[in-house]
Amino acid sequence: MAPRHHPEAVPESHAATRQALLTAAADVFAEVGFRNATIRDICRRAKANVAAVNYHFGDKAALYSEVLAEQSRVARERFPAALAAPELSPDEQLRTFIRSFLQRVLSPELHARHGRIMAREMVDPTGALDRLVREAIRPDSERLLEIMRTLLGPETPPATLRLCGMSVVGQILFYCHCQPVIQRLFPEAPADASRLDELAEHIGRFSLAALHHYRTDATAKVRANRPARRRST
Amino acid sequence: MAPRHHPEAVPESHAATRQALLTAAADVFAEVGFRNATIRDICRRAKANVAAVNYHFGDKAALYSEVLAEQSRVARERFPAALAAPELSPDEQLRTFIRSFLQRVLSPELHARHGRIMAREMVDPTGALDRLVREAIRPDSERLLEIMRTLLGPETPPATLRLCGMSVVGQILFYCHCQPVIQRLFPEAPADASRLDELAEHIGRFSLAALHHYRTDATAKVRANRPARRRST
DNA sequence: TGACAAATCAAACATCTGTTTGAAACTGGC
DNA sequence: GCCAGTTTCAAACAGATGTTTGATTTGTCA
Repeated sequence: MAPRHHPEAVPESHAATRQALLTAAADVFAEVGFRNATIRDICRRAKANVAAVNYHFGDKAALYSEVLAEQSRVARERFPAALAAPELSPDEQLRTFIRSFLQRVLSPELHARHGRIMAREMVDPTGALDRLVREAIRPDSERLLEIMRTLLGPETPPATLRLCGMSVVGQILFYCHCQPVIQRLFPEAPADASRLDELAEHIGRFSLAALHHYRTDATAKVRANRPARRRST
Repeated sequence: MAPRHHPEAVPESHAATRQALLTAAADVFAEVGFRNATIRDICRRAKANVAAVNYHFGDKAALYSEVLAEQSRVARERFPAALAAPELSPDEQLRTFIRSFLQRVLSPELHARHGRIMAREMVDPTGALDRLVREAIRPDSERLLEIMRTLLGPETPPATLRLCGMSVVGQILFYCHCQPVIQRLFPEAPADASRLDELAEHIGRFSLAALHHYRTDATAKVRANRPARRRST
């Protein structure tokens, strides 16, 4: 059943077909999603037998889970989300975050696999979403909220930070989630994936303008309403 | 095969089960998507025989197509996208557009069916997307671009109008496409569908602040480049 | 009522799916 | 060269799915 290696006799055809399965599966899952991907298709592309997936990974879900984890890891390694960079201005930190995020989900260098798989996972979650949120999405979320706090001021209510963060992320993910519609609406426009810098520039400008407004608004309101204020929800 | 009625003898059980199938199918398609919906499940909920779908609609795809068209029609009837309303200020027109759009895709009154089905259709298009774009999405897109033009000025390049429009729509659809992640990230926050007004208010404020910035930016740039120039509202 | 077409139904069909199985091929160490 | 353990393979299995079929019921009109 499950392969058990001798401590010192590990044939490498094992690792080879295992890797072939992983990359073939990443392509297939990105193209058609977990439920509509067939093990037969994956194995055909990996030039492996139908039984290979079950032999190497146990079952289809486990294979998917590994693919998801690897894609996420690769995307984050290739485009790190600008971990706390105190030397940058808050504005520049947000711009960096936006650029990295866009690249992760749209970069043709990764065949946009990560973004496509994530989009499917959000619209139609499998059991793998919980782990993904825990290990990958939440850290990014915390990072973004932190940037928001430096931009909007430490007194900003968490609900406002969340709303603004979602406004930023929503703009980014739109290009990932709605590509079929965008292509049909504006067929004459160049593909979004080839204009990542342009998109990042726009989203950064748009968001920072809005946030600067929010800041003045919020501080004005706080000053007017209450002497001191801390946390709600 | 296809039912052919006598010109004047239309049994109404026909229309009844047809309607039952349509509403049951809308629920199922919204819950699990086209490909993962089973005819047996739909028929069970509609208290009809397995063969009913093929008898009344031809096949599963045709049923789906009709469901999609009806959901779209209902959502648009119930929450019209504020057709050109010259008595409103441009700002107010945008706010109205945002509110309608949010209600269409998230309103619990419609069980959020429309939004869920649309989200699936975008991430994993079936043959029905082309018609949907042609008949439903493109008109809304034109309407939004028009609002953008009045907000940013008639000289604004189309690419800028598009980018800003997508920034607005992206913010809205985020709550529709990423709900599973939002719930996991902020389980303590109330469900988005119960805060439609709050969301609309935020997105409107955020977007208008950004757009006002874009406008001054653009006019400043144009003023610098060109000799004569008028109006910017 | 009786006949006729529309509508429903249970059952079967053909196909595709993930998974299992038991044998064959391969590998490295003796 | 042989053997134990690992890996591959073709074939089969069990279940689900969309669709078809042929009989049966239902409703309507003459």
